[in-house]
Amino acid sequence: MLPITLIREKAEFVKERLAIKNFDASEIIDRIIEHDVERRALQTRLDGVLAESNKLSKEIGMLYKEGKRDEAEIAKAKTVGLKEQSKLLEEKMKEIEGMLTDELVLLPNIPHECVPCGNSDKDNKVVREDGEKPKLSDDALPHWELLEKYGLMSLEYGNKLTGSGFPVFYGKGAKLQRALVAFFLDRAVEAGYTEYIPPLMVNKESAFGTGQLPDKEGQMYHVTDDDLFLIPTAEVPITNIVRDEILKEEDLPLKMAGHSQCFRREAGSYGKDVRGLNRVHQFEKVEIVQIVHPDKSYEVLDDMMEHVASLLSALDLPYRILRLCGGDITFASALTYDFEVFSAGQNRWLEVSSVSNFEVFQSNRLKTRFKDKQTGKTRLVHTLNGSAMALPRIIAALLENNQTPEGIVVPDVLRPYMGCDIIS
RNA sequence: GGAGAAAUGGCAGAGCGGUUGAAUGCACUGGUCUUGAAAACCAGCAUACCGAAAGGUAUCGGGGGUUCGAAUCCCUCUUUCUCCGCCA
Repeated sequence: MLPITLIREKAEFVKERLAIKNFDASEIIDRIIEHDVERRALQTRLDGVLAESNKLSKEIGMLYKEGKRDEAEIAKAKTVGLKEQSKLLEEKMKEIEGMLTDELVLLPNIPHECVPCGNSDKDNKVVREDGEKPKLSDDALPHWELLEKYGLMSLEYGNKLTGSGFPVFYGKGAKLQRALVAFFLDRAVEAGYTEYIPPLMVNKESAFGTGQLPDKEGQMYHVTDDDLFLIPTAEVPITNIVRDEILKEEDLPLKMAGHSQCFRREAGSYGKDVRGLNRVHQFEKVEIVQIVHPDKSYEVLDDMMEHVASLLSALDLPYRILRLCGGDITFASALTYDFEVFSAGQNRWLEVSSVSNFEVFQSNRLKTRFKDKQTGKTRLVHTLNGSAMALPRIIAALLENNQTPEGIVVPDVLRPYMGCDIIS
């Protein structure tokens, strides 16, 4: 949610920037400004009425103390009209405030100035490509066949237990999953992140805070009896830890990491693109989150990118980094870099991480501020997060790229966690 | 699940119908003193909104109500603690 002050002061600028996201905001912004003006006028009137009635009440108190009952009764009579007025104004106020938030919530975050124009993933800009693509023999297999061949995972079990898109890992497959999670978490902790184990369900307020509600309700599993949502990413509970908090400037940056199961409904496409582990309803991910001083957030974004890049290098996976264009960047993000690994068995790039700076878009919803030491005022923090990393596609790429006639070669860094060099 | 108690500023903790946005202590910030520090003393120290400012309004777990007036009374929800039951 963009701060109302920004829209009030720089309406045209906001409209122009949102056009990069192919979002025509002119009508909404005009309405917001109208309602904002109306709201402020209303508040001035309301405050005046309340001030008068407060004054009267005090006078009545004094009169009673002095024993002037008759005068007190007269004053009491005067408050009746004021009360009616304030009730009316308060109702109007609530109504207009409701409309304002409903409108504000419709606006996406304004993209950073380096975000390229574009409509689809074709317009994303490759900013780095690193690592060597393996040369596989002609009989190389895609990961879904490798998973079956080596007895690592079953979609059929998941299908029986739950439904499609719920993979069941077992044996070395389960171990590989555990190894990757441990490896990613250890790296995050080494990089200064504090490890969290968050709840896997969140309430409405949390889902709203990070921007899943109201617009992306359909992508989350909803536990209706308790009105809770299964998290689509650990970003949601972890970032919400600082909801409604005023942090000390010296406490920034807050670096938090967490592993969780992630649940995504993602109704939609079928076929080759979603085969095997390419897209599933439940998967594991390690997420890194930072809550930072607004002047530092782009530095931190780079820092987080390098962290993710170092993980991929350590796993020896060829990857590329894309700066997402206006049409592909998410609603809440100001700047997003996607990481894709090359999956040789499918001969395609798979998205494994997404690192974003949300600037004040989330913190304005979350009401997460810090006290500026210089000015003594409260300011909104910037929030950032990134996957470090999502497991299924990493596993897909690892299996495909490291396949040999003898089995799947385990990357060096995972061997201590796996307790073996090869999956055969 | 049953019974009881509680929820106040960064923390501790008063207030239990009238000038209380809230005593007091601690913490914190600035100053005086000091060679420096400590101690002592003085001052400041919640958030949001409206307003050019002066100032005003709202907020004492959330929501609703009684009243001219609510931190204080009533209803309701939530959370925490104690006791009992059940259970990984």
